Amino acid sequence: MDTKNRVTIQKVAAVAGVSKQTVSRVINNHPDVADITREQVQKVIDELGYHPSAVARSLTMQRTHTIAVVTAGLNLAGPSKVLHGLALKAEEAGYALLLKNLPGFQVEDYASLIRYFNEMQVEGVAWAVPDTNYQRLETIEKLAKLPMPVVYQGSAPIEGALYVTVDNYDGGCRATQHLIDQGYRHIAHISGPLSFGDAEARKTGWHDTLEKNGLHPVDAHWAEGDWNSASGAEAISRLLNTYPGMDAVFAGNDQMAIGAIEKLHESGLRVPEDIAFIGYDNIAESAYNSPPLTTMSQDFHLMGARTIEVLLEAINAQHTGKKPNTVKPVMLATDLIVRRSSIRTQ
Amino acid sequence: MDTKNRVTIQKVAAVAGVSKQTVSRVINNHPDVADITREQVQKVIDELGYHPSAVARSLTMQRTHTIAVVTAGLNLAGPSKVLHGLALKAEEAGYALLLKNLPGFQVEDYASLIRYFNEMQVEGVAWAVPDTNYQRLETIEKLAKLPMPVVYQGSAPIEGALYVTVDNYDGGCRATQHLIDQGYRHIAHISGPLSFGDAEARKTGWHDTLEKNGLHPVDAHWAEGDWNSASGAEAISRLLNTYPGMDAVFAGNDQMAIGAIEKLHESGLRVPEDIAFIGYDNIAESAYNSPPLTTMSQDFHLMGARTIEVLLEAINAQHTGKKPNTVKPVMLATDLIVRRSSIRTQ
DNA sequence: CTGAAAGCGCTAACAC
DNA sequence: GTGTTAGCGCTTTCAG
Repeated sequence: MDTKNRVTIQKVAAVAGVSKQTVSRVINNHPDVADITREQVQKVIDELGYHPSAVARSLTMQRTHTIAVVTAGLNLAGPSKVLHGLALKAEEAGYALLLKNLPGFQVEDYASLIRYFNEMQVEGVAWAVPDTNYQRLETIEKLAKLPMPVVYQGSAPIEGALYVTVDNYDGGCRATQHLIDQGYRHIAHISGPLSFGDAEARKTGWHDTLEKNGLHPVDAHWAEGDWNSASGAEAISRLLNTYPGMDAVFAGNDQMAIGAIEKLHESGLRVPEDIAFIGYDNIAESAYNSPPLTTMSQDFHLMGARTIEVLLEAINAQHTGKKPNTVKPVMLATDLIVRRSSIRTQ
Repeated sequence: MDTKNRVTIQKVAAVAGVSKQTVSRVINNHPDVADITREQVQKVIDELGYHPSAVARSLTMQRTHTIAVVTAGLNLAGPSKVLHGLALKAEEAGYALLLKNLPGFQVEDYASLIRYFNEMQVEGVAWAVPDTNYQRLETIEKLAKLPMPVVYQGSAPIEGALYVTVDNYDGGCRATQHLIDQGYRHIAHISGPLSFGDAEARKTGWHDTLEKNGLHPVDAHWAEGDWNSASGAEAISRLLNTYPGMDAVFAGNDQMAIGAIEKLHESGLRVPEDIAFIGYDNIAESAYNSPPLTTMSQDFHLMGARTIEVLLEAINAQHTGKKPNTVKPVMLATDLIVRRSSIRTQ
């Protein structure tokens, strides 16, 4: 109701008949307060419903205990799960999270972001924007001048920056190898938008693994999607024309795999009997697809949590004056989850 | 790098040879500054890389331009889409978003939340926690003493509170009616956890609509799931025993529908030929299920955006001293999306 | 153990 | 047009 009449430390002091320092000592649990005084002050605090102002405190201490997290595409499964992990970990560490969700994946205005971080005096930045159009390097360059540490989540490892990422190239290799191990020899790929670093790395993994096994992929063997199921359906239609001999498909994510499989069913083709499938991400629905979808699993939640951990290390290093190079970046692995869609039936 | 040596308004003033008041006027675009002075000051600001401190400004102005958003289950599609809408709208309005993601759906500690809102001096609270165990009323009661407005997103309309919600009862009714209109007469229901207000309302819609049409649902005709695909599969297995005559199923969300359908396929049953299906939510995958899933669509993004709009109205009303009862709650509708899974095939 | 003074970085209100 | 004074709510010296 009454925003105007905020109860201040001064008011509490006056009512309790002590100085505001004493009140300050009570709310900060300082030892040097007589038990009786502490009790009395606490009573007044409760009665008046006093809450110390984080704003005033931040001004005095020059510490906000706040982290900015920059995201994009929260409507997608991956980014929102990462945020979930980020938020829980930040909470646990007693840091407040300032959320900045970009309207698109492309960063339009670095200047305004930089202004924002500086004005809000956040103590660190968690950059959880999927890397598109190789803008990651540009981002790092632009954000290098920030006075607070930045941790980059996702995409490729980056020289000289702090990151928490997952090995997409390795994931692409192992997904492809799995199909080869099952005996497939005509393996197509439906990639995500190649403007995404993730999509590009997975595709390169597919390409290199085929080459390594003496199978020679050509352009007719892959098609580009946009991560959504609809684009998977379109991509498989194109591949049926350009690569009629294919016996297996590695899709850049589960959604596209699911869309493609449904399309094949409509065309009277069976999975995995006619064409086998492996997806990527292990979304909840993939286990209940028809047929259940083999996929590469990555732990988004953990990625978020680790990102905060690394950021906190960097923040602490900065505030204690330690050399920041003790903080190490993190590279997580993916898990192969084998389900029916990739099993060789013969 | 140098957190210690923040450039302050005083430093800018000194370098530019003016008073800090003049600098303040420049950064706030006050008219009463000579053009030459303005230019000079601006030049110093750019050179020194000065950024005004939002913290100091908040303390002086007693305005933080910050909104707290409380969420739970960001790993799920619904809540994260709502957050996406919330974040974009808040950004647009120039408000910072402080994210508080609860570790579970059950609110354990109101006191700490209340303390948080008060200490951070947020100007409003967007409560985007799915309503479980009818705790919504308790929440409203607990948060009633907050000095800032609160808008409740989701679940049922609430007397005397500001909310932005969607009519789940109506959605449940229309989903069921659609199956009846298609000619089905033995309609089962797989509900979400009944501790969720949403799940309960949809189930009641199913129940009442059957009654209205002279069909009499009994306990053997429904099963409870937990929103996940796995629970949908389990639920349909139970229903096959308790309600062998069923010819259609209304599932409380798409995930459970997808899980149940896959289970039926494994059992050699066909959808919709043997058992028809309608889901709820219209998740992206539902259009690419086998068969494509009929569902009730709700616009999570819009819900988030509207929540911020209502909250901003309330905040403005409070700060301009207007009577807050000019702010009206919002009730959104759902859309029926008809796909193959519910089409009567004779 | 407790209090008084100074200051964090900024803006509002008034002088000049 | 521009500068001065006071104060937002808190913590950090330093006295006592």
